[in-house]
Amino acid sequence: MLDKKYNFTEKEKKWQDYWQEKGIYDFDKNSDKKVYSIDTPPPTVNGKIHMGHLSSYMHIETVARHHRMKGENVYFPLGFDDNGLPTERYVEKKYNKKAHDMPLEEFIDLCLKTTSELEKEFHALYKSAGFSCNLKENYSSISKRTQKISQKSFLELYKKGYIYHAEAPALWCTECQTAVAQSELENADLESTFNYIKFYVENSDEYVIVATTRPEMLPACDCVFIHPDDKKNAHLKGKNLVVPYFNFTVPVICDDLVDMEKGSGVVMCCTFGDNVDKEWQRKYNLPIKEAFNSAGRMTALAGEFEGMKIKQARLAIIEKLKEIGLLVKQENLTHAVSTHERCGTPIEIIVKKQWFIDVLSHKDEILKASEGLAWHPENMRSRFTNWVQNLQWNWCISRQRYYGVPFPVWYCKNCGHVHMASEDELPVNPRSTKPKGVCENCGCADFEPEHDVMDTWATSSLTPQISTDIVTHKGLSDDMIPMNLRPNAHDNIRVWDFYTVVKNLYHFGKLPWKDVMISGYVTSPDGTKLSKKSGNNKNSPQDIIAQYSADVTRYWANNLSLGKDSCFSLDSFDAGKKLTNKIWNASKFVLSFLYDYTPKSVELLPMDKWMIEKYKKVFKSFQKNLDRYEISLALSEVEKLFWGFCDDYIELVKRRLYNPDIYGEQGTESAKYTCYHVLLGMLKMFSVYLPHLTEEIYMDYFAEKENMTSIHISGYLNLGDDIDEEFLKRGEEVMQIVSQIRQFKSENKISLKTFIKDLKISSRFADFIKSCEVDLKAVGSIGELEITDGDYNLTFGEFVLPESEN
RNA sequence: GGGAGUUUAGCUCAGUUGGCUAGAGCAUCUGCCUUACAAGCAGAGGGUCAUAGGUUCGAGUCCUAUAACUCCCACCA
Repeated sequence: MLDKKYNFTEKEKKWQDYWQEKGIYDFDKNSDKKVYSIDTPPPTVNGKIHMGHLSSYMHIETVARHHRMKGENVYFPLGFDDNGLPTERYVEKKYNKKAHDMPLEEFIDLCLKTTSELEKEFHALYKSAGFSCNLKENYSSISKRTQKISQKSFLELYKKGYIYHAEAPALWCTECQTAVAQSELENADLESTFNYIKFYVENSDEYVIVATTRPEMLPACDCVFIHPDDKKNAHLKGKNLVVPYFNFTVPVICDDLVDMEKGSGVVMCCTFGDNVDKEWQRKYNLPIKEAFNSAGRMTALAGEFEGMKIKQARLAIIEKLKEIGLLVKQENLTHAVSTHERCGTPIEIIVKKQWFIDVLSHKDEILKASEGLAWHPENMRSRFTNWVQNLQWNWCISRQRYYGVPFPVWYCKNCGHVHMASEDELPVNPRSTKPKGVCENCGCADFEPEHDVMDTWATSSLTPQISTDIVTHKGLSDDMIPMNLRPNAHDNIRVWDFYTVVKNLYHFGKLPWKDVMISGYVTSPDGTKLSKKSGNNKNSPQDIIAQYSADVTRYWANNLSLGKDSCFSLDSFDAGKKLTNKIWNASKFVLSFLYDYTPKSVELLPMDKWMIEKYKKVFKSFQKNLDRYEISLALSEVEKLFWGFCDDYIELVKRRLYNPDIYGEQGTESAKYTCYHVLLGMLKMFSVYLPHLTEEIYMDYFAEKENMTSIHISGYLNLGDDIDEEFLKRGEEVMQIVSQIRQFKSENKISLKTFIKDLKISSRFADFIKSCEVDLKAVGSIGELEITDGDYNLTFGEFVLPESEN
């Protein structure tokens, strides 16, 4: 017997423990059932989870549960991304200490301790949300096992020629003091000043005006560019100009990348002010001059400004130029600047030895291969192709940081030769382990370790391998590739999705997955993005779940459209509360007639068959929609079916259920058969959205009938594939009559149970309606029914008010 | 500048190969204590589907243009 009220706090906890204990969601390694595998996003362990993360996991949940209900062997691993810069920055901030202020080992311990505490919190939240991923064996991106896979990937790609070590311009964050990748950039509109500065022609009184926002780059000036079509300045070509204040000369060169409309139409090239400078340096083989160092402080090249920070030097140099009369004018402007997404510092370009994965020369094959991915929604494909087409930098994977997977690399102290670890040494930390053997090049046994660590994404891009290794134990392998699904939010398309495609193509020549499902962001009611740092996170997942239940939270999440951002609103929580309450009450009511019932086939009454046909129709389209990741559409279908079941069908047949003596055995049995199957079938469909509530009802009654230990592995209920549309139409006509009876009573402001002496019905489906006479009379409280063939029309007779009102 | 999305009821949004009278929840209004549920039920009002053209027997849905908003990318001299 179901309780009078459903206590979600108690029940949800009960079932979460039960599922864990019984291993209901465990992946069966030895099964030969069809596998459905999910490359679950490992959350970055650097703070709190917010409703956006939670909603996106709830989408994955629905998909996983759907495939489980289809009888598939669902592989749904869980991991934590707990290495790299995000973790470092979180730890630095939390303890208000910089990594380089303490011994490396101590810092790493602090990171490990912090992430393990956070992971416990994450774990508890996932459990309280009723997640069906593997909560027992998680992977971590800093574990030894993961490091081994990551290092092996590095060695293999190096052997295959995809990875190279070079002293080349790379994107650099002066705050974090590390190289970064293009995918870690974020645009910011910053206020700046255009400074119009005089460059005198060598040994002449003639000058040209150069506009720059970065006068501190003057000491790194290589040349001045004019456009080939620039008639006004054409005569300068080939002449030398004197760099103001710093007094060295640079040539004037023509290049059509110059924009004559911008600034003064004359531009200085400094190594490296921006991407174009980088291009010009390469094209004209210009000398590389470092005006500032990796810490963002001016070098000796800057003379008296040496040691100043970039911004400080900019102001100082402007003052100096003003003083000596070389600054003609200044203009304020706002321009887009690339900044580091983790700290917001403007990105610089600096030359240092770095490890790179070549992506630029493989753009075409990446694009070609990515055509094989199915994106949900499909329009997200363009973000991926857009990103690949616009790539400008190879993937720099070395970070001058502390907490990450080390490179399995040493350098020979004698000849500088790169010495790679052998596979059997992995995982290895070159900082604490000496290599086996001697230098292949010179025989020297003295090595210097690589101090850099790898980019987090160099490892995270292997989640298909890392996560499946839990069952395959094959490490870097394509055994379970392509996985069925990669789910993530749209911000990760250019990062995690892109890098995973690259790595799997390079290693195996295969795509990592078949489908990609993209969730949107959940924004604050004011439209700003929820994030770990912005602090606009009033509604924590823990609070919401405690207040509304995990099931209702899932209802909310699964009502969001895929790929689309939406404002956080409590509206649909109320709708979810109503729905769960209604499911509880309806089940309680229906089951109260079924406790001694054993399902057996029976000849169905027309309206019972109508209900079954409706179920069949919705079931079919529900399957189709969930197979296509149309999660919210599938939900709204079953929801609509359910409300109709309650308000129309149950109302129609409840008298048959109550009064077998009046309506006969067939009438009652037919209603019981229909109630049993339709309720069971709907609960199974709802189970992918509302796992706790449906489990409670199922386990109370149906589990025994079906001999199952959980609704979630019990399979959907298919009542047949052929749908009798004609029959449905006739049933709808009967419902229209019911609806009109209700309207009549409502308009006359009388109770629905008010007795109506007689009703004349004219319809083209007269015979069918006659066959439903019993139900119509019962639901409408009608005395005599006169049903004739003809155009649709109802004529109401007199009604009798209850005695108390007379 | 390139790309994508959004624009439907007072509010939040569904509406997937074009097809009966454009739907839901919330809100509003009118009723109903109906042998599950008043946290309920029945009913009503409310929409030139952003704008302007076009294709079609038929357009919220397809095409073209315009506008507003959002996102991604580029723009950093």
